[in-house]
Amino acid sequence: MPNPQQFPLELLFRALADPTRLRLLNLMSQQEICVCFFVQVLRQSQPKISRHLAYLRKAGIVAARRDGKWMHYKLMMPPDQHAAQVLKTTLDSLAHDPRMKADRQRLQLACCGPKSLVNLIGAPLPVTV
Amino acid sequence: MPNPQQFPLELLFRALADPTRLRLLNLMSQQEICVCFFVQVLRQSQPKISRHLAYLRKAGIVAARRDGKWMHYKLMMPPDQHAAQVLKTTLDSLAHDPRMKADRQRLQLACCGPKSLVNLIGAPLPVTV
DNA sequence: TCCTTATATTCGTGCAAGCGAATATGTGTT
DNA sequence: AACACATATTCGCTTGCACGAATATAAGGA
Repeated sequence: MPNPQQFPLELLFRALADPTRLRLLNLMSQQEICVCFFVQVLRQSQPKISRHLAYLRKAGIVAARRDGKWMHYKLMMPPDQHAAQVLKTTLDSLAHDPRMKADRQRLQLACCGPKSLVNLIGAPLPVTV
Repeated sequence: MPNPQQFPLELLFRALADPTRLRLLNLMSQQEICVCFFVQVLRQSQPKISRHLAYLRKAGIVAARRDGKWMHYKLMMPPDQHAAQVLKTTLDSLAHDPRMKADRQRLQLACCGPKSLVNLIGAPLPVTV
């Protein structure tokens, strides 16, 4: 039995059935990211971002790490083989979506552009996984 | 552009985020099936079954066909490559789920057992796709 | 036409979840 | 200790949706 079925697909689907959460996952697809970047890139209120991140955390597909004042979130592949496959396919689909591409580009500006949070307030850079 | 992105993944996920709909899809995974079998196998009320089938139909992942009094439903793979992949992975996962296996077994009894609907009321047999 | 059967839809209710606004928590700084 | 900042949580409201019950539609047969 190499495939722990502890992960009911239905829960994964509920976690993925929201546009804001898909945008968050897209930004995390390659990197562990600080909450402040999510807020800046998606241009949504901080409580809204935080609630959706909590939802993803409870669903078991992202992990949070505190670093001083900052919280970092990163993708966490579910141990269940099929759930992981669904998540991978989803990320692959997002990778081709124009809106998602734009988000990733805005992330680049937010971290590394001249007016980036990194330069303005010393926010922690995303770390490629 | 070989991959029409007309299929927003978010809608697919909403369609998959319900246990009854997953059970319906599981029964359709190999066959086109008459509504009366869904009702008998899942032991849920007929309006409930019908509503969920309508939901799946509107989501574009099943197709309905009328045959006299009977309505048949079958899976319809979305044209979008990633959506289709998600659906395939889901069905593959269901194929290994014990509860879903039990449903498929009950379907066999419902079609082909001695007290089957086929013998009792002449319900139309599922047709393997 | 009337009746039966198979399926679909509507209605009213309860619940999960999304949202903005406000507030709370946790951490670093002075 | 007092404050500032990053993030999380709570509150009140609204919306989507799942459900049972009742009803409507559609097709076939008497």
